[in-house]
Amino acid sequence: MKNPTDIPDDSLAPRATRRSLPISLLRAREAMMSHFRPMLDKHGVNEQQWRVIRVLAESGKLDASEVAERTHILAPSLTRMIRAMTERGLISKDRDAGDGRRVMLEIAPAGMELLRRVSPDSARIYAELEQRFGKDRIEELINLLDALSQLKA
Amino acid sequence: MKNPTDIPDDSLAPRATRRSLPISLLRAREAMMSHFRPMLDKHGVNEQQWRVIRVLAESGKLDASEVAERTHILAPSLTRMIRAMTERGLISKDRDAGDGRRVMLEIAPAGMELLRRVSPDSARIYAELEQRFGKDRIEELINLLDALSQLKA
DNA sequence: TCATTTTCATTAACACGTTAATTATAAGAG
DNA sequence: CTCTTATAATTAACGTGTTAATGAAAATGA
Repeated sequence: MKNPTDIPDDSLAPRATRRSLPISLLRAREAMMSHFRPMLDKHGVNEQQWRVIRVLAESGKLDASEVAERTHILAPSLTRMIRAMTERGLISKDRDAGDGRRVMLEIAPAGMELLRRVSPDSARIYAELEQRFGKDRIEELINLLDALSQLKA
Repeated sequence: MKNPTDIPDDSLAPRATRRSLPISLLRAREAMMSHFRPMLDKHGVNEQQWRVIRVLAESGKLDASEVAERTHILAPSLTRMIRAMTERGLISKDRDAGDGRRVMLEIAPAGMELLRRVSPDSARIYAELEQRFGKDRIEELINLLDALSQLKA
């Protein structure tokens, strides 16, 4: 019979990194993006810019705070991205008439064109992942993730 | 009865951002870290440094590539972190005797001390999350995430 | 052995993440 | 109507993420 003292004292050892939720989330996100990133790169956008394009395509004109919230991009990052994306003609920016603090963003012609080019590739990759992983398991996973997100501090 | 033409043409609209797996993963990770980040900040480390400390505490001396892989930190980031962390005495660095290319990393006294200080707080936060979300659901979630990670490109 | 290729780490360059400070405008209190 | 407070966006500063290029050492192979 095994002597209990043979068990190493791991009172100072944090949870094994292999079974840690934050790390599993990080790893899963990396794995997901490894599918999409090369395609986005081919089209000359990064992940964050693609999120901005999608949100504006989905909801029309929005103020910067709303875009930041929906894309999960922090305001300082978004400010930098707005500069780059307006210069490329992907989005347009103008101040809100009613509230001078607000910056309104809208998808611009080059952004629409990008959307048309990227969407089919994106949909194809997502569909393949759905097919390989199972649509039901993805649904289940998203449900768990969204429930977890409710627990934010 | 609803006319089918009332349904807007969304052939160009990517999956709603609310039901996109990459975004759900991002949001869930943000939510998780919102619990840990203030605590880590209080102890003067960031999330990435804490991962390095944990991996070295868990596995002893490792070469930089191994640490990069286990912490999911890219080599260039790790190089920068090694400089900062050795200066703070959190880790030690020396070249491998057998292979002159390899850099061996090991937890140092200040790193052990940090581990002792942070671990209880970390464990407490994790336990609270387990209690609120359910240990079984966390297990289920980690299983799904790890299965998803297998599908990397 | 020597040239080639491969591997590990670093550097470089640029973008985003993060927090704090700042500016400009709006909203609210008196 | 002013003073104060709150909000939106920007700027600043620094660290990490990411890719490409470079340097150094080891492995390969003619």
